[in-house]
Amino acid sequence: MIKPAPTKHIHCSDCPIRHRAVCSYADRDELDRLNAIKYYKTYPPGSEVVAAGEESTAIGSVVEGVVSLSKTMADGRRQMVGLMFPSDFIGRPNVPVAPFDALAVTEVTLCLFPRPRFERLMRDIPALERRLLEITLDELDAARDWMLLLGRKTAQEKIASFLTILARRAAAAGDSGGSLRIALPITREAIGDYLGLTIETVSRQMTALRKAGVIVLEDARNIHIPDFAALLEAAGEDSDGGLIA
Amino acid sequence: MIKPAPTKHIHCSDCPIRHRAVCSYADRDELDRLNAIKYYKTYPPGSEVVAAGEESTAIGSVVEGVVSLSKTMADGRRQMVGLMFPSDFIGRPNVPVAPFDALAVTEVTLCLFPRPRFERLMRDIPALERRLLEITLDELDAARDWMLLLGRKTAQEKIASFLTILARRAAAAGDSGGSLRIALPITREAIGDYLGLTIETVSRQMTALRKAGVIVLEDARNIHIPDFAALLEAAGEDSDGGLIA
DNA sequence: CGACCCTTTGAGACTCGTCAACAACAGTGG
DNA sequence: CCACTGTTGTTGACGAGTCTCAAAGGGTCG
Repeated sequence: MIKPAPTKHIHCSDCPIRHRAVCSYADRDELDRLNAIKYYKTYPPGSEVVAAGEESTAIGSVVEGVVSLSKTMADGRRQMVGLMFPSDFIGRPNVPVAPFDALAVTEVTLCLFPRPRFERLMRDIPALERRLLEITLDELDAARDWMLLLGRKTAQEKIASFLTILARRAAAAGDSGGSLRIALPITREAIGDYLGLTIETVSRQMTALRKAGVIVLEDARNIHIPDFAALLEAAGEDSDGGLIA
Repeated sequence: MIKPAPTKHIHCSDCPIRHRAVCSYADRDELDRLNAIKYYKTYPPGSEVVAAGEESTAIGSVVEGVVSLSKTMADGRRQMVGLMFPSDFIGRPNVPVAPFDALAVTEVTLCLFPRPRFERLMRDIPALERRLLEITLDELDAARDWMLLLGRKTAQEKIASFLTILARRAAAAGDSGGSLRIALPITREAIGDYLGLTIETVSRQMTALRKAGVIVLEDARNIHIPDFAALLEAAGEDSDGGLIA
């Protein structure tokens, strides 16, 4: 199901994330300057993109696939702190060391820029800085929703909320109607790390939602949602916002 | 203990947060332009700074005091999603509606800018955008640490982690030495909302830490820390980072 | 002094994590 | 073709940790 990675010779103007990524406010000239220093790189599923505490020499955007960011405690407890989809930006300008691990969840293609060159371009091109600020603020908003989930929601609400996020994403990507099919991009373990739960609890609450009729499991990785409103209800969220809110 | 609020006629160049806030990269001319549109406003403890879902007409920095940002679910469960100290920035440019409540925890002084004017200045002054990006990235990093805390730490580790944050802040503010005194800026209820705990659990774990000798309660709002390393240990954090890490 | 708020402490219930066994499936090699 | 092995997901039994409900202590302010 994973499409072949784009070659490294696509010009930025033909890039699938051209109008959403950090470059989206750049004009034609600026885009050419970015194009001159960018390169694509692909990672197989499960491989490490950045390791916590190590210097990374390049930063850039997710073009295809999903990347997880997670923190690990000394005794092995892990918490995912970010889940990056296409057009999200990985790496922090002017700070070469990341405080978390970044792992390729699926096969991943990144559009990378050598760090020092990108930092210099950022100084020259306010459009870059402006868009990166927006992206970062969006991420901060998402992180705050996530904090509510981690701190106050029950295991079942966590699962339902997680499915809601995926359903919205799937809906935005073209699927539609009150009835949806979701392909889970990640394993039960990763879902547990995302939600602050163990794999057993994830599994149990999925079957609980199944028995309640909120979801239908076609197999372990594919889920059918007959009634999105019921899922929202189970997530403990205000039901006013529709599928695309 | 709360100092009198500064008058609204202080010039930016004399502002206590001049070199840390969103304005800190502004040169003399730019600072004058900011100074021309800024105004100070003070809020009594417990008062509302911004309500979730309402349009706010001004955005700006915390000058003195502490502001909490929190989200509330339909059934009343609450989770704090941000705790803003002096030089932190409240409000999002180009997005007039906040997705959370902002409350004054102590008496608070804000340095506010009318939203449309500030947005126009941001376009003109890249130094503003640059600094706001840094501030936002710092907040995102803090939010991610917080997510690890909420998702994976035990109640006792949560309390200890919370105290280390305050201790670091106190140390940075001038106190020093291996032994520290912390004044808790917030009630047990607010601590519970911060950490995803009930007030009872907060209280119990505080006494547990006291009995373990990690902290000494002078009274309910003032805590003495004889050994910072022991506190870090209790927080489940790597002990390499010193008091100011 | 009384009223109120915040905090502490106790007892019991419930959620979720831990440990363990098992099923389904893919890949490997005989 | 069939064990053999490793990986992933499901289910069960049990216990620890945290929440809920309840009551009592200590401060502050009228």
